[in-house]
Amino acid sequence: MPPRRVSTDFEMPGTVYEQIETNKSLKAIGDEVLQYWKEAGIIEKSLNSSLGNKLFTFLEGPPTANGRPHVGHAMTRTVKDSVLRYRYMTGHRISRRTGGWDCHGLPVEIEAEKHFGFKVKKEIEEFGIDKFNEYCRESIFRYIDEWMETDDHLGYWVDQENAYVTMRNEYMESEWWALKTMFEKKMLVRDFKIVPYCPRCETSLSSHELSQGYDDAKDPSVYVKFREKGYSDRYFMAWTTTPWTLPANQFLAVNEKIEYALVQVGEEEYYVARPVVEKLFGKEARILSTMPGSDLVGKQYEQLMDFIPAPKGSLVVTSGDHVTVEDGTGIVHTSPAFGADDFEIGKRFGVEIINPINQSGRFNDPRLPWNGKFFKDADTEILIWLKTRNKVYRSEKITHTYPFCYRCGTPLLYYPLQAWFIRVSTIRQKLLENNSRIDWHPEHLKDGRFGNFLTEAKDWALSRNRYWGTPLPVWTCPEEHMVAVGSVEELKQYGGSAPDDLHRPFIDNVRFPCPTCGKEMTREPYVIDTWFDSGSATYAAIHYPMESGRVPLPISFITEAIDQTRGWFYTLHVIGSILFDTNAYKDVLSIDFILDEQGRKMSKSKGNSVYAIDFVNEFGPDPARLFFMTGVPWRSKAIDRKLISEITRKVFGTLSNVYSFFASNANLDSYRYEGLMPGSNILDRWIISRCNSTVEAVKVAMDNYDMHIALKAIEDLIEDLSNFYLRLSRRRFWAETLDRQKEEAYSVLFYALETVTLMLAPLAPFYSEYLYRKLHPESESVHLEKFPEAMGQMINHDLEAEVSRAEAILEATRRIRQDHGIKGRQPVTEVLVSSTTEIGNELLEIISPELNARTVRFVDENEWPVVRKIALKTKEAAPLLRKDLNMVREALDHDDGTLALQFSSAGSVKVGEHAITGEIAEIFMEPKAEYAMDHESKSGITVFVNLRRDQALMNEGLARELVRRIQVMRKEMNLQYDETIDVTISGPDGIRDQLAGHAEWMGKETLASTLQFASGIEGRKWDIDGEIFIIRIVPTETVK
RNA sequence: GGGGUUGUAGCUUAGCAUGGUUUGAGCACCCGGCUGAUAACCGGGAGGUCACCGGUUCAAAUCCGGUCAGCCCCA
Repeated sequence: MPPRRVSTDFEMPGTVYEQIETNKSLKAIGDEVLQYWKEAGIIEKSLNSSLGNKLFTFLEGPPTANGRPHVGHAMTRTVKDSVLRYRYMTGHRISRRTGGWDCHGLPVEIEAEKHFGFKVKKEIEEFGIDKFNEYCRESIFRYIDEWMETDDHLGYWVDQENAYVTMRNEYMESEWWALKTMFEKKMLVRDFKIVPYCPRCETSLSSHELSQGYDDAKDPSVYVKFREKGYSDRYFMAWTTTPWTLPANQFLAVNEKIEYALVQVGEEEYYVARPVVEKLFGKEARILSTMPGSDLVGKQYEQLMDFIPAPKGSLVVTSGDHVTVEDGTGIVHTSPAFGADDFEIGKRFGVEIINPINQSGRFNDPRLPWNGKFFKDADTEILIWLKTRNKVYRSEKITHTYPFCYRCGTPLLYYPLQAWFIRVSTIRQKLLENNSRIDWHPEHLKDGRFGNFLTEAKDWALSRNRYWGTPLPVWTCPEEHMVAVGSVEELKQYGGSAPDDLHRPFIDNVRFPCPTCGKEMTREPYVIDTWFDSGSATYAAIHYPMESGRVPLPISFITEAIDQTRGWFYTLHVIGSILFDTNAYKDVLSIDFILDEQGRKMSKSKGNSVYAIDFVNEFGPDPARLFFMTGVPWRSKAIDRKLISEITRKVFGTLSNVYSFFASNANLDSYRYEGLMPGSNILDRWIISRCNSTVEAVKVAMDNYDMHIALKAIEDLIEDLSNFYLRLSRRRFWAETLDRQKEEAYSVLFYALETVTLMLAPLAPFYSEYLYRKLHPESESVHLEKFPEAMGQMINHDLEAEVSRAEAILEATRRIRQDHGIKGRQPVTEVLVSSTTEIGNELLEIISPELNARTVRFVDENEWPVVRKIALKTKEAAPLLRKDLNMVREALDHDDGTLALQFSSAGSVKVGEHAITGEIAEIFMEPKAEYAMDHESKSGITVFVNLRRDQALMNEGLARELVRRIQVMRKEMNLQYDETIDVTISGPDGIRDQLAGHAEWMGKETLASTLQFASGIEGRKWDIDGEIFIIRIVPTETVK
């Protein structure tokens, strides 16, 4: 390619388009752009403006800032940011583009307990709830600086100054309104229930908290013998994995519909379900009789462990539908204090309930030998006690899933507590109805995981016996009258005084006379589940109804990680359905986790967590972001360094180079973009079409939150722009003067770059800003610009297909060259192209330098340079022709086409006495001696290359080889584009003659003022196809 | 035990809704080529029982049933 000659004498090149360092790191670009944004106040401008008036509502799922942001947070924040940027650029006014912070809850309290070294709640109360909560309030934002820094460096543009904060009075006051509303709808009720309970945290857990804590546990599996009253050797055989509940046994449960058997084993007799006899006893047992479960109901038995006398009415066999034969014996040991079904039985019998375990999970009855022990730790001793008294038939260890506290890891127990509930189970139908209006991404969550959960929605255990949380705004009097308070104002009206801080312990001191009976009312001593806080963000973030008249529902879009399906997505949905009778959000995208490089889940215990800030700083913000956008977001993906650097190279490296090419040439010509000038050039029309069809595709994908599809489409366009459009258009930019043709080319290249940059802006905001402001120095920011609109009239699908065919021709030709050892630089005489669909001559001319042939032309199939021959299908032909096979084959091989023609038209041909038919033979085409053929099946293109090369062609090839070597040397010497050189070449005999006709062209290509041939010179040695050449170049001495 | 989801080359994956040439790419590897914008690019090679079994069909990676394995959720 010829260097440009630039006349610097009378015209200084313009430098409208700043030249860039193409190897600048993306991290450095990120830092530079971030600094610019801050200095120029771009972020505020974007947050406080809009390009149109279409409303788009958004809500941030609030993280807790007492932990460091990891790479998964970076991904969700990137997705949120890209969506919001895109919506901004497409003319949406974004409502509540703010952050949010979740402040309350057990995790915070646990941190505080650790800090102070507290083990039980009493210590907190002795220390002082006010001081304890003060510590929580301060610790909540421990890592806020790192969150902010991460957001900055990741380019997450949300307004953090106006973020909602769940611990503010205003936020909690809105929740009070909600709770009062629910109370009045009888949706918020107090009840006595068996709840999953963490004895370490001394609080109950809600179903969604519970669901996060299941894990494998190794527990005893014990078959226990309960002696039937009045018999010495007859027992009910019950099974349990919780021996610690046995001192509290009060009933045995059977299922009336199951068949039971009385079996004899050795000297003893046992009742068990008939289906488990073999499993349990093998062949040891003799069945004495069988009976339905209903026959066992009402039988009495002796207390297993008589430390605590069984209350009146206990120790009978009863029935329960929950009893199965899947595990155990079909007879279920029942202690009403420690199980929901058990509790129901106790309630049915109206008996006093034995509960020897206190709220710290320890045995708390001096009559028990293991008094003071933690419940789980007593298992072994209880077992020993039972075994020494012959009360155990068999005992083993099993591994099964057991619930643990999702925060502190303590095994949970089911425990009777008074608690406040939201009666979610009563509105399942409404929840499902509202779910039907939500668009889930991926879709299967809608009726799958989420829908199933709604179908079985449980009552929400809302109250917590804790300190750092939104206080439950219900007051009660000794007469059990209740008042739910819906605001601070209301509290005052009741006669209470509102404290400056609504948290405990201050709110606990607020008392007022009961409006019904006049006795003093005190607050129910609970705080509420912190999931209620975050689930209230739709209205509480705007201090509804105190300050805002209306809650804009549904929210247009939310996204979080997959674990929020049963967390935040669920609580938003439930609260939205109860309070506003609608779905809280319209579109929801659930994102799967990022795994470590080995594909393992990240966890604190494994120590393989990757923190967001480290990740972003290592790769630079835009490569990190595009990595998140690669592949479907709802499938987990492992961190992949190679993939990230590939993205960096392909997207940003390529774009930088295209820009660099544009800028250096445009400046030489003092070109300045003044709008697209669409001309007739076919490649121009093609790339414009590609730009516009890509805009169309990208918008569809972005509107549907398919960022990964949008990114892929943009990547393909960049590829086309660089490796097809620019590669084939380069020479147009090297014309000596700036004519109309060249201006068109510039405008098209600029337009393509601009379009790509705008489309990339929501996804890779730093680099696109960097590049856009190089293209448009007058623009403040790409992020204040409009997203490109597709111009339908510019899209030409036929043309795009035609160019694909042209590419296929190139590929086929290159294949043939390779197969026959002909380099691309070596010209050939002739390339013939046959295509079922037309390819314009214009396009053919454009690719012809790459084809590198004297002539290129289209041919019809009947002009193909082939010999048609008949080939035997050996497998079929051999049995018929037998010993004549070789004779026939030889005859067919020597066919001059006559036989083949006859075969094609008549369907068979006679060779000797054999009829050769389609059964045993077929036509095949063999290129004529000089030609090679390649067929590209997808596009239906066939290419022939004439392989014959005469001396003239060889000479031309040699000239090109030498030019190429000289260009390499120029580059290595870092010569200016317009610097002339003197060239001396030494080579084999006759070289001067061989190159005689090419010297002028060589000189022009390499900007050589002289080209000489000599032998024995000093210079760079080259081996071209086995021949040794020595080339020396020196810059021409300029004459002053 | 129940529900969801995934299984395609060494790795990452497209195609699957609506069945139709020989399952298509990228990375890595090897060989070759092109290149005065390129950190690129192009051609070729090697690498696939489309997890397995069965069914529907003229035809199945695709539809149906079952099995196995991974992951997630629930009990």
